[in-house]
Amino acid sequence: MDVSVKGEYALRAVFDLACRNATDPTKIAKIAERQKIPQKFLELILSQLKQSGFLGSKRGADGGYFLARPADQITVGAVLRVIDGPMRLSRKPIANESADSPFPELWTRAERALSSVIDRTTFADLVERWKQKRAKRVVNWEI
Amino acid sequence: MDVSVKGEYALRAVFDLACRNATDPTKIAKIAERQKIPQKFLELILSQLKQSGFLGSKRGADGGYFLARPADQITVGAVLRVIDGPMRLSRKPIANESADSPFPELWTRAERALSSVIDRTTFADLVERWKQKRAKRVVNWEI
DNA sequence: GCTTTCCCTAGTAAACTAGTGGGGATTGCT
DNA sequence: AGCAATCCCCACTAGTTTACTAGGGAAAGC
Repeated sequence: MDVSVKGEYALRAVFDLACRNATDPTKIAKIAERQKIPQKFLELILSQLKQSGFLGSKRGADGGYFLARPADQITVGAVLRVIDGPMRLSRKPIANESADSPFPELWTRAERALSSVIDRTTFADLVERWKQKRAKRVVNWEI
Repeated sequence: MDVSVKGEYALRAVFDLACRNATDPTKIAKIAERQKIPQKFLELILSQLKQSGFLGSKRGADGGYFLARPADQITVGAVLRVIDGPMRLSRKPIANESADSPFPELWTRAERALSSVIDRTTFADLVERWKQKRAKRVVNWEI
């Protein structure tokens, strides 16, 4: 019940692109190197993120990947869902199974709680928080 | 990232025992039949729940399983954790991997949100809510 | 002593995870 | 036009996990 390695790679990759908000594309190899992700595996993931509309790409020399929309319009939850599948606590009910149990309601409450964090956090938020954290550390050094 | 079938079986089994708050033990076969769980698989699960201190058992004819402590002292989260393993969003960090990333903080926030639902819901709560729901339905019928 | 129950170990088919490999299609540069 | 760099696509696989099943052994009660 934790996020898969693949899911974490996807998040790190999008975060990497969100950090340098450059308009020119970043190469797979560069992302793989910086984030320490097996390159061939990353190819697969980035392709999937493109199919899902999060990323755009350009090929040929000087090609690469880039965010398809601004970082404040991509949430952690959305990325995680396309890579790891819908993350629900309940499992999909088997056909004609009378769900006369107290659990469905509990699951929706739990999912809402989870969603309130991961679907409200965008990559713009992550970048900003990360920068503030770094700034704070520098201040501490200066004292 | 959803709860396993095994986990759901475990919850249903404990709920079954919590419903009839009898002091005398309930047989595996009965629980399996009522909850539609493969009996041999359920045996495994109940044994695990006993090792973890949630259930007690008695053997021989007229044996069976029962709650080891009152239903308001068993939470959904606790049961789920011993069956499905710790449910965290973060994966255990690999050795000497500098975690200079914005994700750990996000994960702790998400886990706290999830925990606030599943670790605060006891089986006594579930039974009570379920009974109220049934009562409400009866009222609707009467109108 | 016999049956009824829980208890314990082991095995297993199917699915999933975390990759790897090999080649093709585009683009930009010279 | 030719060439190299890059993305694109399809298939394959070792290892692990999931959801069970099989077969017996041990204790409690009559």
